[in-house]
Parts: sequence; structure tokens; C-alpha cells
Amino acid sequence: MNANSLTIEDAPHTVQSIHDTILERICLLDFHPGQQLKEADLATEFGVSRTPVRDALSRITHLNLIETRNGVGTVVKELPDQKIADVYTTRLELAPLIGTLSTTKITQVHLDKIQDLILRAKNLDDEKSSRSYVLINHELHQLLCDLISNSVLRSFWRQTYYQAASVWYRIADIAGEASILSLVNELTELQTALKNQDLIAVGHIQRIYIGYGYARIQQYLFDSKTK
Amino acid sequence: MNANSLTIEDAPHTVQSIHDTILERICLLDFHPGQQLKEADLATEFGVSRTPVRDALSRITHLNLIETRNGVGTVVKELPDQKIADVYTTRLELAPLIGTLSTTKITQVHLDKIQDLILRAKNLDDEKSSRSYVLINHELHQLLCDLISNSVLRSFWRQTYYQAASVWYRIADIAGEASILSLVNELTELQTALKNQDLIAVGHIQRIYIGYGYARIQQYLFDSKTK
DNA sequence: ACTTCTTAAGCTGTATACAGCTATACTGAT
DNA sequence: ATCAGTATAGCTGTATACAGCTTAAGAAGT
Repeated sequence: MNANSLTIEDAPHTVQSIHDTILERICLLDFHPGQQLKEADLATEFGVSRTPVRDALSRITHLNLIETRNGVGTVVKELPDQKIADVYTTRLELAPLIGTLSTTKITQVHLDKIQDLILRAKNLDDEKSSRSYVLINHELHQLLCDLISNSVLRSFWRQTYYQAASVWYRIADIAGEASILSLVNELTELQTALKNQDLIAVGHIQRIYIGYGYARIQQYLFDSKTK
Repeated sequence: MNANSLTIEDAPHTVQSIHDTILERICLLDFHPGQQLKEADLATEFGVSRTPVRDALSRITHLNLIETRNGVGTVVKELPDQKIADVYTTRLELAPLIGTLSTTKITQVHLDKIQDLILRAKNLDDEKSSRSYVLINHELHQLLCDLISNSVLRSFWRQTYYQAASVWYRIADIAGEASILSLVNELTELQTALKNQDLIAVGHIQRIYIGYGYARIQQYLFDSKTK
């Protein structure tokens, strides 16, 4: 359940593993926007000095997800509406490229994985399971990255995912049932496309459902500010 | 001529300025692929300790332009052909988005700049002026970035530029006249588009000339390996 | 001459001490 | 009671010492 804290003394934490852990926590909202991240605290948690932690944080800064100010601290950024719009607009354009730029062969492993995700998504409860909702999306993202053969596109797809994730998952908590239904439909359509070895379709499905997700964000987030 | 080394004691170097300087040197081939970058040397040159230099290098690592191995050193990466192909393929797709996702108003400053670049490009000599060729392209890139209003797209456009630049400029040394002629034509077409406030056209022009550049790379770089 | 082991040089990775910046709480005068 | 000024706590930024890894040169045995 909490693999990270259990491995403190098992495996020595590298800069990369610390980077990944912090990034994942930001995505999964364990570190929420506005929260202060203290280098010293993270260092003691991971059992290292501040040096590797600083290194990891420094890289995350490039994703525009945290901001470090001298003398003050490091805080998780609250993305302004315009930045969120930029991320989603770009993501909408990147999605179809997954199909046109990829030549990956879909294997049984992929099919098994999507089947697993569908089953878990169907068991989601409106209340209490927001964590599971997030995890399913997270694993779906990794599955899709595995299908993208162009390394640069994969990198960009990941970057926009990291930037979009925390906003998107916050909305899911509010939207509840609508988000869950949408996810089940998305997974089912993806399964069909994968069975047909149709990566072009995968790209377009992504494009469609990112559009739905963005619509929910505009509805629940942006609208609530203008009232 | 050598502004960087002159400012050693003028302004205190920040991590950001060190990062930018090293990155620019890699792009402009002052640091060529395969070259070893020693943290200690860079530190003494910039008049700081290894700590900020390490920070800067660590961020550049994420652009896949350098590689640091423990006990060995930091070397400028020689991108394999497949990676170059990935960069250019993605860049071809991003180019049209410059037009469709931007709403920037073109000002007289932009027009003056492109006029300046055209004059300088027309004065390029086949021999001896490869440095000027690189600088004109570099400034053109900054001009285009200034036109991209979507912050995420701008970031991605920059990233692909950094990754493509060193390969592209190495080819220009070989191709010589062909590259220069192509640049003059590109700048002239861009000037027309800018005068018409037509960012869509700007995007398509970029798309076209990136294609030409990639064709030259395939001709001079990839072909020479298969003989 | 050749192979193998040892050793040393040179680099990056990490820990730690300290300098510098910022926000806040507190003090004192008005 | 209010406000200006000051002291202080707590954070990040930097310098430095040292540990650990890698490579290559050289010595010793065959």
C-alpha cells in the first residue's frame, strides 16, 4: 500500500527514484497545490542529505509544477486557468499523433492490462474510491506511453500528463459519477481499438476523451470562478 | 565576441545563466558531440563552486543532450539516427500548430528583426561564415518563439530546437551553399507572411523548411553511413 | 611478449557547514 | 491603538570536504 516509505532502508534512494516519487505524489495529489515541500523533511524521509533532494526538485521545476523561492521554500504550483488551457489545447493536438507516429505492435500483455483496468473501473464506487480512479488513469497512461514509439512524442505526452493530472484528478473528486462513466467508456473503446491493432483509432479516442475531460474542467473549475 | 568570459566578474552567475550558457554552447557547437564537460573546469570558469554547475548540467540532462556517468564524466551526447528522426518527425508535426494555436499580434519590432536577418543572410559567404549562419538561425528561432502564445507549445518547440540544432548546424557546414540559399528563401517567405499578419502561413513555412533541412540531414548524414 | 593483478589518478555523487534571503513576531515610540 | 523598526526563526543557495566509482597505466609473474 505504501511502498515508498517501506523501502527507505531496503534500496538506497537515487536522485531518479526521489524525482519519480515526488512527481507521482504531485500527480496523485498527495502533494496538493499550495503545499510547501521542505528539502530537509524530504531528505530525512528518504534517508539522504538535502543534496539529492535538491537535484530532484530542480528537475521537477522544469515541468512548471513546483516553484522554489530563495529564503521562502518550495511550493506546489497552482496552475492559472490560462496555463491549464495551454496544456489541454496542446494535449488535444498531440493525441492523434500517437496513432500516426507509432508503429508499435500490440501484444497480449497490453490486452490483458486493459482488461484488468476495465474490470477495476467498473467496480468503482462514486464515493470513497477517488484514489482508485486516479490509479487506473495513471496505469492507463503508462500503457499508452508504452505504445508510443517516437521517443520525443512520448516525452511530450508524459510532460502534458504530469501537468494536467493534478487538475484533472481534482475535478474527478467533484464530478464523481460522470468521470467514472466516461472512464469506463474510454477503456472499452480503447480495448476494441487495441484488439484491432488500430493505433490510429487509439489516438483519436484519446483526443475525444481529453476533450470530454477538458469540458468537465471548464464546467466545474472555470465556471465556478465567474459566478 | 566572447561575452560570456568577459562577464565572469561583472554579474554573478546564477544557475539559470549557467544553464543557458552551456545549452547555447552545445547548440552552437562550441561544445561538440563526444566532448567531455568537467564540472570543476566549468565551475572555475564561471567563478562558482561545482554545486550550481551540477544543478545546471542536471537540468540539461533532461533534454537528452548530455550524459553523466559516475566516475567517468559528463559528455555531450551523439544522438543516434533514430533519435534524430524522432526529433524531426515531431518537429514537422508541431510546426503547423504555431499558426493554429497562436493569437499573437505581429508588431513592427518583429518586422524589423526579420528584415535584419534577411540582410545578414544575403551577405553570408559559403566559406568562413558558418558561425553567422548559426547565429541567424538562432535569432530566428527566438523570434518565432516570441510569436507562439501557447506556453506549452513554446516549451516543446524550444526543446526540439535544442535537440535538432547541433545536428542541423553540423550539416550546414557540409552542405554550405544549399543551406544558405534555403535560409534566405525561408526568411523571405516568413517576411511576407508576417507582413500579412498570417501566422497560419508562418507555421506552414516552418513545416516546409524543416522538411528541407531534414532531407539534407538524411542525404549528408545518414547516407554517408550506409556506403 | 603477453596476460593479470595492483595501484593511482581523476572524475562524479553525497554529506555537511555556513552564508544569505524572507516573512513574521515582537518591541518601542508616538 | 497604531505604526515603524528590529530581531529572529526557518528556509533555500553555495562552498567545501570526502566517499565511491571508473579507467588506465604499470608492475609482476608466466
